[in-house]
Amino acid sequence: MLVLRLPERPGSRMLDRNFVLANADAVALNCKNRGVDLDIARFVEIETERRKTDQALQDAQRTSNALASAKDLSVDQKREKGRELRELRESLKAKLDTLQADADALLLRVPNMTHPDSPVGRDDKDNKEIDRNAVPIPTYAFPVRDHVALGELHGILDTEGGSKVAGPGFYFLKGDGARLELALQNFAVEFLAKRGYVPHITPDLARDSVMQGTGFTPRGNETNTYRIEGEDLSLIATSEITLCGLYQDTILDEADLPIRIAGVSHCFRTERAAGRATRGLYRVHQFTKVEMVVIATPDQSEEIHRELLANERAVFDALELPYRVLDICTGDLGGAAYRKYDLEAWMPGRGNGGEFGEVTSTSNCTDFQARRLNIRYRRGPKDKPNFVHTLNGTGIALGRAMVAILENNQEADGSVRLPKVLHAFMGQDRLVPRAPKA
RNA sequence: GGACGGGUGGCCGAGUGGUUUAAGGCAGCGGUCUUGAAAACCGCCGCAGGUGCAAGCCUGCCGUGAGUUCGAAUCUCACCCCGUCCGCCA
Repeated sequence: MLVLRLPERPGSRMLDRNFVLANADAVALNCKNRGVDLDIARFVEIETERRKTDQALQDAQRTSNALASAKDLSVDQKREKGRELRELRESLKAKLDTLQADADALLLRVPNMTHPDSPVGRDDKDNKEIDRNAVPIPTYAFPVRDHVALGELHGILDTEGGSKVAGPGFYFLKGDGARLELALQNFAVEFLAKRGYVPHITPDLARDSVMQGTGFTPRGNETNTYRIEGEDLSLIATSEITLCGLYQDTILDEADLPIRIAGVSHCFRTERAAGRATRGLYRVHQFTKVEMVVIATPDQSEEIHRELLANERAVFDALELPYRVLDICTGDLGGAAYRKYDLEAWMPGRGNGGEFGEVTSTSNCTDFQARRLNIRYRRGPKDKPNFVHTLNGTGIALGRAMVAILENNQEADGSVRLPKVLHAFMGQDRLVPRAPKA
């Protein structure tokens, strides 16, 4: 999930406070492995005091309730004792609020627990390559063009035009470029629909409350989302926001799980690194993405996570693109993921002589997001609701997929072979550069 | 943008200051009856936190947040959301 690379608002997601209290040592170790500097002992201290205060407040409430409903006392008698009790309740409530806020401030920064097999490491350099597909990394007997050069040659990508009307980080896709994006989108939606993922075209904007609930905050100094001025709306960074928002505060039947969704939306991100990385389609402010979102039971989530990875691989296998699979290390997991795999496709135009570049990401967030979103499920009519597990994975991020297709399949004259699965959608098997102007 | 109306448990829906510890209905669960099923009847039937081995008990929750009061679903203020009609519009 690309989004977890963004700085997260502390508080967007959380662990259960009782779990942290009962497993303070394990939680502290997990924080250390994930590179999160947190004083768990301090949390335990505050939380313990918070509980005590909560108890005292409940006692006072009980006494007040008994007084108010007492039949053998006059209103005057009630009034005197009642005022006293109200003052006690108010002071306890104030104390409780403070403790609660302090405890939450710490709790909200505690990351999810980690799969025991995830590699322990500090940053993306410690991510572990666990596999590659059978497509060989191509070699070329001619000078390699990057996708920007190819796009220009074909007249299908116009970054200057995008810059003119919306600023750097925006672009036009034209002619076969526009058709290629639509073909890829169609292919991915069909592909996932056949595998049981119900296509959803979602709003591209969401209320601030949904942004908050799903952990993508529209406010604050580290915000990475665009807000609509004068409206309670922001542009979404991924359809995960609207899709999770759709299920927020619901109790599902176990029989309906897992829910498999293929979400299609535009994605908007304000992030933008400087330099070479900003070139072309690789990192942009707006792109289109087909996202897989699954809501599952705890029993199902590990298997579903493998399924999501398998789907991502199947998409890129079908596109005949070389890629490697990374098992993301503890320090690079972000806050919500229990385990995460990335696919990096080979991009011949990247760096010097080509580099792998991230094209998909799939996370098992276990119950971490569900707790915040308040998405639960019930086994039987008499059972208590439990938090679901949420998972997500990139079906296809159109911009980056096009980078990989253009760069890997280029030929000496700048022609680009199209993967077989796109022939029917495109009505052609290759892109040929337009004739150079005289 | 204008004018009205409305937010109560999974759903529908009573309820305008103290036997409401939220009536009643539907759905659901258990039972009686029945060859079986339906119907009928009886019982159970919200969420969260705390406490207890457990049965249970306690606290909070009637869109959200403040306020008035000994006591608020009910009164006051602000905000949010939903619906209908009109205007505008692909």
